[in-house]
Amino acid sequence: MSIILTMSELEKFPKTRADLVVMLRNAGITPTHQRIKIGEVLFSREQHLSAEQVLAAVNQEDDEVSKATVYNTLGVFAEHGLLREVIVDPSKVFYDSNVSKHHHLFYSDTGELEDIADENIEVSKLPNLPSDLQIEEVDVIIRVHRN
Amino acid sequence: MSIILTMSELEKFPKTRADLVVMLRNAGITPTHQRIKIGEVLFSREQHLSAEQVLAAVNQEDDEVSKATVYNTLGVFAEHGLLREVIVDPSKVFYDSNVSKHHHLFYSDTGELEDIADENIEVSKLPNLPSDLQIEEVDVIIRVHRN
DNA sequence: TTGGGTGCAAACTATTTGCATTCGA
DNA sequence: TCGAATGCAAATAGTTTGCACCCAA
Repeated sequence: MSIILTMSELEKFPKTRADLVVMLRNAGITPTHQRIKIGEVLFSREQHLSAEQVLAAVNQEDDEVSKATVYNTLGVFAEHGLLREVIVDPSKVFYDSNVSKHHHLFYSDTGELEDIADENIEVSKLPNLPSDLQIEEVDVIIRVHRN
Repeated sequence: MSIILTMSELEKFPKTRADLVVMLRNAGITPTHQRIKIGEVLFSREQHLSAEQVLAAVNQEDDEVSKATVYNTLGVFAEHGLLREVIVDPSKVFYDSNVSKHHHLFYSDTGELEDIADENIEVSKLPNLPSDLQIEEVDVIIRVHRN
């Protein structure tokens, strides 16, 4: 019973720049130079990055994208369902390029974040909620530290 | 099956200033004027407050406690087990005066936070984790919005 | 007197805002 | 051309840090 996700999870990531442009257009996002650059970093594989990490990766060669644009673009991607915001670290938001249903393992000593496949967690009982409430998401976060 | 906590949960809260002083001493915290003031706000009942809300409540009459001291004191109380930090809102940390095991309902439209009694949520399956990992906490957060 | 503990002004850092610029129709 | 969308410098807000002060031994 591994907590590692299967390879099939990865198959939705764009393989070429053209794929990425299509992905953005399909999500209703105008594919600008900056957004493509940010998308290339994020959608290369299943990962959790903070805005700061995205900024560093995007400007590795030369300064191409400002800090504000990174923040705004991450927000736009998340609103359109391409990224999932993960709120586990009190000091920053993580953006998860895996948007399928799953949960999280958070190492509170190192700040690392890892996915837990949905089938490895089962929430078998939920409270009855007033009918005017819509459930957006049920997040399970296992907070751990190494001995 | 109500999501409201029972009255017995409330019985641990200090009723007088002297009770509060004892509570702080028992936790190994020197009871200073500022800490007592902050404790009176927090431990009056089961609630979730942000640092900003505590600051406002504490300084309602006149300025008695600085912002930094509120932050630091909340950190000290949490470290000593008198408060629980709740990480659900990307913009701020909530401090929960209910430290018994329970989960949370978060209204993402209004930013309100509500407790869910432990018996109303059941996590029946967890992944096998490497034996060098210690579980600190398993948080379940139900994110909802009103229709 | 002295040293750890305490409180807070100032510094820091993550994030948001307002507006000049750009782009597509 | 023109309105909407975009990108970013500057502002903001939440939090942390470093140091002066205080108090018990």
